[in-house]
Amino acid sequence: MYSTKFSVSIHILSVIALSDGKPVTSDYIASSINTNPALVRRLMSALKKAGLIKAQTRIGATGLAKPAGTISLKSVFKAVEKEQRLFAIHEDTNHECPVGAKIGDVLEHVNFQVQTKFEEELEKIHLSDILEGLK
Amino acid sequence: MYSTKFSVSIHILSVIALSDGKPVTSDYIASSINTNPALVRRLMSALKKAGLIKAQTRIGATGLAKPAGTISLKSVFKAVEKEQRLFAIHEDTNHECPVGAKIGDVLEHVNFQVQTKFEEELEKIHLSDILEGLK
DNA sequence: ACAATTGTAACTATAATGTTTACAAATAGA
DNA sequence: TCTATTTGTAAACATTATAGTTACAATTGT
Repeated sequence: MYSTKFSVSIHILSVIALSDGKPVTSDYIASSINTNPALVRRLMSALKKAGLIKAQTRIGATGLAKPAGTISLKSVFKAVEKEQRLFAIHEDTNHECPVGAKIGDVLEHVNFQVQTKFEEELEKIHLSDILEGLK
Repeated sequence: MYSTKFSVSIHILSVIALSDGKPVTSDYIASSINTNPALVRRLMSALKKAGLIKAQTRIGATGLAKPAGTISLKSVFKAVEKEQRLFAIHEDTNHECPVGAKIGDVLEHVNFQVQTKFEEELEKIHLSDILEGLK
Protein backbone atom coordinates (compact mmCIF):
# COMPACT_ATOMS: atom_id res chain seq x y z
CA MET A 1 0.00 0.00 0.00
CA TYR A 2 1.22 3.47 -0.75
CA SER A 3 1.73 5.96 2.06
CA THR A 4 -0.53 8.87 2.93
CA LYS A 5 1.80 11.26 1.10
CA PHE A 6 -0.30 11.06 -2.02
CA SER A 7 -3.63 11.74 -0.30
CA VAL A 8 -2.13 14.44 1.92
CA SER A 9 -0.70 16.10 -1.19
CA ILE A 10 -4.14 16.16 -2.81
CA HIS A 11 -5.43 17.77 0.37
CA ILE A 12 -2.70 20.41 0.19
CA LEU A 13 -3.40 21.16 -3.46
CA SER A 14 -7.13 21.45 -2.74
CA VAL A 15 -6.63 24.00 0.02
CA ILE A 16 -4.32 26.05 -2.17
CA ALA A 17 -6.71 25.89 -5.12
CA LEU A 18 -9.72 26.92 -3.08
CA SER A 19 -7.98 29.87 -1.44
CA ASP A 20 -8.18 31.47 -4.86
CA GLY A 21 -4.98 33.47 -5.00
CA LYS A 22 -4.90 34.43 -1.34
CA PRO A 23 -1.63 33.08 0.09
CA VAL A 24 -1.84 30.17 2.51
CA THR A 25 0.90 29.13 4.91
CA SER A 26 2.06 25.63 5.77
CA ASP A 27 0.70 26.31 9.26
CA TYR A 28 -2.77 26.96 7.96
CA ILE A 29 -2.75 23.90 5.69
CA ALA A 30 -1.40 21.73 8.51
CA SER A 31 -4.33 22.76 10.69
CA SER A 32 -6.77 21.60 8.03
CA ILE A 33 -5.03 18.22 7.80
CA ASN A 34 -4.39 17.99 11.54
CA THR A 35 -0.73 17.36 11.11
CA ASN A 36 2.62 19.06 11.36
CA PRO A 37 3.65 22.15 9.36
CA ALA A 38 7.05 20.63 8.61
CA LEU A 39 5.46 17.61 6.99
CA VAL A 40 3.32 19.90 4.89
CA ARG A 41 6.35 21.94 3.86
CA ARG A 42 8.20 18.81 2.78
CA LEU A 43 5.36 17.90 0.46
CA MET A 44 4.90 21.51 -0.69
CA SER A 45 8.58 21.56 -1.59
CA ALA A 46 8.15 18.48 -3.78
CA LEU A 47 5.00 19.89 -5.37
CA LYS A 48 6.79 23.13 -6.13
CA LYS A 49 9.75 21.33 -7.70
CA ALA A 50 7.30 19.38 -9.86
CA GLY A 51 5.86 22.66 -11.14
CA LEU A 52 2.44 22.21 -9.56
CA ILE A 53 2.32 25.09 -7.08
CA LYS A 54 3.85 28.50 -6.46
CA ALA A 55 5.30 29.27 -3.03
CA GLN A 56 7.58 31.94 -1.59
CA THR A 57 9.43 32.52 1.62
CA ARG A 58 7.66 34.97 3.88
CA ILE A 59 4.32 34.57 2.08
CA GLY A 60 3.37 30.94 1.68
CA ALA A 61 1.74 29.17 -1.22
CA THR A 62 0.32 31.73 -3.57
CA GLY A 63 -1.58 29.39 -5.87
CA LEU A 64 -1.43 26.57 -8.34
CA ALA A 65 1.26 26.89 -10.99
CA LYS A 66 -1.23 25.79 -13.66
CA PRO A 67 -4.98 25.25 -14.02
CA ALA A 68 -6.57 22.52 -11.88
CA GLY A 69 -7.88 20.87 -15.04
CA THR A 70 -4.32 20.24 -16.22
CA ILE A 71 -3.00 18.74 -12.98
CA SER A 72 -3.47 14.98 -13.19
CA LEU A 73 -3.30 12.77 -10.12
CA LYS A 74 -0.51 10.94 -11.87
CA SER A 75 1.64 14.06 -11.79
CA VAL A 76 0.87 14.46 -8.08
CA PHE A 77 1.73 10.83 -7.43
CA LYS A 78 5.00 11.10 -9.35
CA ALA A 79 5.90 14.26 -7.47
CA VAL A 80 5.64 12.91 -3.94
CA GLU A 81 5.62 9.12 -3.73
CA LYS A 82 9.10 7.68 -3.43
CA GLU A 83 8.23 4.10 -4.24
CA GLN A 84 6.38 4.17 -7.51
CA ARG A 85 6.41 0.48 -8.26
CA LEU A 86 3.25 -1.40 -7.37
CA PHE A 87 4.93 -4.64 -6.34
CA ALA A 88 8.21 -5.45 -4.71
CA ILE A 89 9.99 -8.37 -6.34
CA HIS A 90 12.19 -10.75 -4.40
CA GLU A 91 15.50 -10.28 -6.20
CA ASP A 92 17.84 -12.94 -4.92
CA THR A 93 16.35 -16.10 -6.46
CA ASN A 94 18.28 -19.31 -7.06
CA HIS A 95 19.26 -19.25 -10.73
CA GLU A 96 20.11 -22.94 -10.74
CA CYS A 97 16.40 -23.69 -10.45
CA PRO A 98 14.53 -23.28 -13.76
CA VAL A 99 11.77 -21.30 -12.06
CA GLY A 100 14.19 -19.18 -10.02
CA ALA A 101 16.17 -18.35 -13.14
CA LYS A 102 13.28 -16.91 -15.13
CA ILE A 103 10.66 -15.79 -12.64
CA GLY A 104 12.21 -12.33 -12.17
CA ASP A 105 11.69 -11.32 -15.79
CA VAL A 106 8.16 -12.72 -15.83
CA LEU A 107 7.23 -10.81 -12.68
CA GLU A 108 8.74 -7.61 -14.05
CA HIS A 109 6.55 -7.99 -17.07
CA VAL A 110 3.44 -8.53 -14.94
CA ASN A 111 4.32 -5.51 -12.83
CA PHE A 112 4.75 -3.37 -15.92
CA GLN A 113 1.42 -4.45 -17.34
CA VAL A 114 -0.56 -3.74 -14.18
CA GLN A 115 1.34 -0.59 -13.37
CA THR A 116 0.73 0.90 -16.80
CA LYS A 117 -3.03 0.50 -16.35
CA PHE A 118 -2.79 1.95 -12.88
CA GLU A 119 -0.99 5.06 -14.08
CA GLU A 120 -3.33 5.48 -17.02
CA GLU A 121 -6.18 5.53 -14.53
CA LEU A 122 -4.45 8.17 -12.39
CA GLU A 123 -3.87 10.22 -15.49
CA LYS A 124 -7.59 10.39 -16.17
CA ILE A 125 -8.38 12.08 -12.86
CA HIS A 126 -7.51 15.73 -12.39
CA LEU A 127 -7.39 18.11 -9.48
CA SER A 128 -10.45 19.81 -10.96
CA ASP A 129 -12.41 16.57 -10.37
CA ILE A 130 -11.35 16.59 -6.74
CA LEU A 131 -12.44 20.22 -6.36
CA GLU A 132 -15.76 19.35 -7.92
CA GLY A 133 -16.23 16.60 -5.34
CA LEU A 134 -15.49 19.03 -2.52
CA LYS A 135 -18.38 21.34 -3.44
CA MET B 1 4.24 -0.41 -2.68
CA TYR B 2 3.07 -3.90 -1.93
CA SER B 3 5.41 -6.37 -0.26
CA THR B 4 7.17 -9.27 -1.93
CA LYS B 5 4.50 -11.66 -0.60
CA PHE B 6 2.59 -11.47 -3.84
CA SER B 7 5.55 -12.14 -6.11
CA VAL B 8 6.92 -14.84 -3.81
CA SER B 9 3.50 -16.52 -3.86
CA ILE B 10 3.53 -16.58 -7.64
CA HIS B 11 6.95 -18.18 -7.45
CA ILE B 12 5.63 -20.83 -5.05
CA LEU B 13 2.63 -21.59 -7.25
CA SER B 14 4.88 -21.89 -10.30
CA VAL B 15 7.17 -24.42 -8.65
CA ILE B 16 4.19 -26.48 -7.50
CA ALA B 17 2.54 -26.34 -10.92
CA LEU B 18 5.70 -27.36 -12.75
CA SER B 19 6.44 -30.29 -10.45
CA ASP B 20 3.44 -31.92 -12.09
CA GLY B 21 1.95 -33.92 -9.26
CA LYS B 22 5.23 -34.84 -7.60
CA PRO B 23 5.11 -33.48 -4.02
CA VAL B 24 7.38 -30.55 -3.20
CA THR B 25 8.34 -29.50 0.31
CA SER B 26 8.63 -25.99 1.72
CA ASP B 27 12.35 -26.67 2.00
CA TYR B 28 12.70 -27.33 -1.69
CA ILE B 29 10.62 -24.30 -2.68
CA ALA B 30 12.59 -22.11 -0.27
CA SER B 31 15.82 -23.13 -1.97
CA SER B 32 14.44 -21.99 -5.33
CA ILE B 33 13.50 -18.61 -3.88
CA ASN B 34 16.61 -18.36 -1.70
CA THR B 35 14.64 -17.69 1.41
CA ASN B 36 13.45 -19.39 4.57
CA PRO B 37 11.19 -22.48 4.66
CA ALA B 38 9.04 -20.94 7.41
CA LEU B 39 8.24 -17.97 5.23
CA VAL B 40 7.28 -20.29 2.40
CA ARG B 41 5.06 -22.30 4.73
CA ARG B 42 3.25 -19.19 5.91
CA LEU B 43 2.40 -18.29 2.34
CA MET B 44 1.56 -21.90 1.46
CA SER B 45 -0.82 -21.95 4.38
CA ALA B 46 -2.61 -18.88 3.04
CA LEU B 47 -2.71 -20.30 -0.49
CA LYS B 48 -4.14 -23.55 0.83
CA LYS B 49 -6.83 -21.72 2.82
CA ALA B 50 -7.75 -19.81 -0.32
CA GLY B 51 -8.27 -23.08 -2.15
CA LEU B 52 -5.39 -22.65 -4.58
CA ILE B 53 -3.08 -25.51 -3.62
CA LYS B 54 -3.17 -28.90 -1.94
CA ALA B 55 -0.70 -29.67 0.86
CA GLN B 56 -0.34 -32.32 3.54
CA THR B 57 1.76 -32.85 6.60
CA ARG B 58 4.56 -35.30 6.01
CA ILE B 59 4.37 -34.92 2.22
CA GLY B 60 4.40 -31.31 1.16
CA ALA B 61 2.46 -29.56 -1.58
CA THR B 62 0.96 -32.15 -3.87
CA GLY B 63 -0.31 -29.83 -6.58
CA LEU B 64 -2.61 -27.01 -7.52
CA ALA B 65 -6.17 -27.33 -6.24
CA LYS B 66 -7.52 -26.24 -9.63
CA PRO B 67 -6.23 -25.73 -13.18
CA ALA B 68 -3.63 -22.97 -13.70
CA GLY B 69 -5.92 -21.34 -16.25
CA THR B 70 -8.52 -20.70 -13.54
CA ILE B 71 -6.16 -19.18 -10.96
CA SER B 72 -6.14 -15.42 -11.50
CA LEU B 73 -3.44 -13.21 -10.03
CA LYS B 74 -6.24 -11.37 -8.26
CA SER B 75 -7.08 -14.50 -6.27
CA VAL B 76 -3.39 -14.88 -5.37
CA PHE B 77 -3.18 -11.25 -4.33
CA LYS B 78 -6.30 -11.52 -2.19
CA ALA B 79 -4.99 -14.68 -0.57
CA VAL B 80 -1.69 -13.33 0.70
CA GLU B 81 -1.52 -9.54 0.77
CA LYS B 82 -2.74 -8.10 4.03
CA GLU B 83 -3.09 -4.52 2.89
CA GLN B 84 -5.25 -4.61 -0.18
CA ARG B 85 -5.96 -0.90 -0.47
CA LEU B 86 -3.79 0.98 -2.95
CA PHE B 87 -3.56 4.22 -0.97
CA ALA B 88 -3.49 5.04 2.70
CA ILE B 89 -5.71 7.94 3.61
CA HIS B 90 -4.89 10.34 6.43
CA GLU B 91 -7.93 9.87 8.66
CA ASP B 92 -7.81 12.54 11.30
CA THR B 93 -8.58 15.69 9.29
CA ASN B 94 -9.97 18.91 10.75
CA HIS B 95 -13.70 18.84 10.07
CA GLU B 96 -14.09 22.52 10.82
CA CYS B 97 -12.24 23.26 7.60
CA PRO B 98 -14.41 22.85 4.51
CA VAL B 99 -11.69 20.87 2.74
CA GLY B 100 -10.89 18.75 5.82
CA ALA B 101 -14.56 17.90 6.24
CA LYS B 102 -15.09 16.47 2.78
CA ILE B 103 -11.72 15.34 1.49
CA GLY B 104 -11.95 11.90 3.11
CA ASP B 105 -15.00 10.89 1.08
CA VAL B 106 -13.53 12.27 -2.11
CA LEU B 107 -10.27 10.38 -1.61
CA GLU B 108 -12.16 7.18 -0.84
CA HIS B 109 -13.95 7.55 -4.12
CA VAL B 110 -10.71 8.08 -6.01
CA ASN B 111 -9.17 5.08 -4.31
CA PHE B 112 -12.14 2.93 -5.24
CA GLN B 113 -12.00 4.00 -8.86
CA VAL B 114 -8.30 3.30 -9.31
CA GLN B 115 -8.39 0.14 -7.23
CA THR B 116 -11.21 -1.35 -9.26
CA LYS B 117 -9.20 -0.97 -12.46
CA PHE B 118 -6.16 -2.40 -10.76
CA GLU B 119 -8.02 -5.51 -9.63
CA GLU B 120 -9.66 -5.93 -13.02
CA GLU B 121 -6.19 -6.00 -14.53
CA LEU B 122 -4.99 -8.62 -12.05
CA GLU B 123 -8.06 -10.68 -12.85
CA LYS B 124 -7.07 -10.84 -16.50
CA ILE B 125 -3.74 -12.53 -15.79
CA HIS B 126 -3.68 -16.19 -14.79
CA LEU B 127 -1.11 -18.56 -13.44
CA SER B 128 -1.14 -20.26 -16.83
CA ASP B 129 0.21 -17.03 -18.36
CA ILE B 130 3.06 -17.05 -15.85
CA LEU B 131 3.88 -20.67 -16.64
CA GLU B 132 3.88 -19.82 -20.34
CA GLY B 133 6.41 -17.05 -19.65
CA LEU B 134 8.65 -19.48 -17.77
CA LYS B 135 9.06 -21.79 -20.76
C1' DA C 1 16.33 46.17 10.15
C1' DC C 2 12.74 43.06 11.52
C1' DA C 3 9.57 39.52 11.60
C1' DA C 4 7.51 35.76 9.27
C1' DT C 5 7.81 31.86 6.49
C1' DT C 6 9.94 28.54 3.54
C1' DG C 7 13.11 24.85 2.92
C1' DT C 8 15.72 21.35 4.91
C1' DA C 9 18.13 18.47 8.19
C1' DA C 10 18.12 15.57 12.15
C1' DC C 11 15.87 12.88 15.53
C1' DT C 12 12.19 9.77 17.53
C1' DA C 13 8.37 6.54 17.64
C1' DT C 14 5.72 3.30 15.32
C1' DA C 15 4.48 -0.23 12.13
C1' DA C 16 5.31 -3.57 8.42
C1' DT C 17 8.35 -6.62 6.36
C1' DG C 18 11.57 -10.19 5.92
C1' DT C 19 14.15 -13.48 8.39
C1' DT C 20 15.02 -16.88 11.78
C1' DT C 21 14.29 -20.24 15.60
C1' DA C 22 11.36 -23.27 17.76
C1' DC C 23 7.90 -26.62 18.49
C1' DA C 24 3.31 -28.88 18.57
C1' DA C 25 0.32 -31.51 15.47
C1' DA C 26 -0.31 -34.61 11.89
C1' DT C 27 0.69 -38.66 9.29
C1' DA C 28 3.08 -41.89 5.84
C1' DG C 29 5.48 -45.85 6.11
C1' DA C 30 8.30 -49.44 8.55
C1' DT D 1 2.43 -49.03 17.03
C1' DC D 2 6.38 -46.41 16.56
C1' DT D 3 9.27 -43.15 14.22
C1' DA D 4 10.81 -39.77 11.28
C1' DT D 5 9.29 -36.06 8.43
C1' DT D 6 6.79 -32.11 7.26
C1' DT D 7 3.22 -28.82 7.90
C1' DG D 8 1.31 -25.08 10.44
C1' DT D 9 1.99 -21.52 13.61
C1' DA D 10 3.89 -18.64 17.16
C1' DA D 11 7.49 -15.73 18.85
C1' DA D 12 11.57 -12.98 18.48
C1' DC D 13 14.76 -9.94 15.91
C1' DA D 14 16.79 -6.65 12.46
C1' DT D 15 15.75 -3.54 9.01
C1' DT D 16 13.24 -0.11 6.65
C1' DA D 17 9.65 3.45 5.65
C1' DT D 18 6.53 6.47 7.45
C1' DA D 19 4.69 9.98 10.31
C1' DG D 20 5.54 13.21 13.41
C1' DT D 21 8.48 16.62 15.82
C1' DT D 22 12.14 20.07 16.83
C1' DA D 23 15.35 23.16 15.17
C1' DC D 24 17.44 26.55 12.38
C1' DA D 25 19.55 28.82 8.29
C1' DA D 26 17.98 31.30 4.23
C1' DT D 27 14.87 34.35 2.20
C1' DT D 28 12.14 38.36 1.67
C1' DG D 29 7.95 41.67 2.27
C1' DT D 30 7.03 45.53 5.01
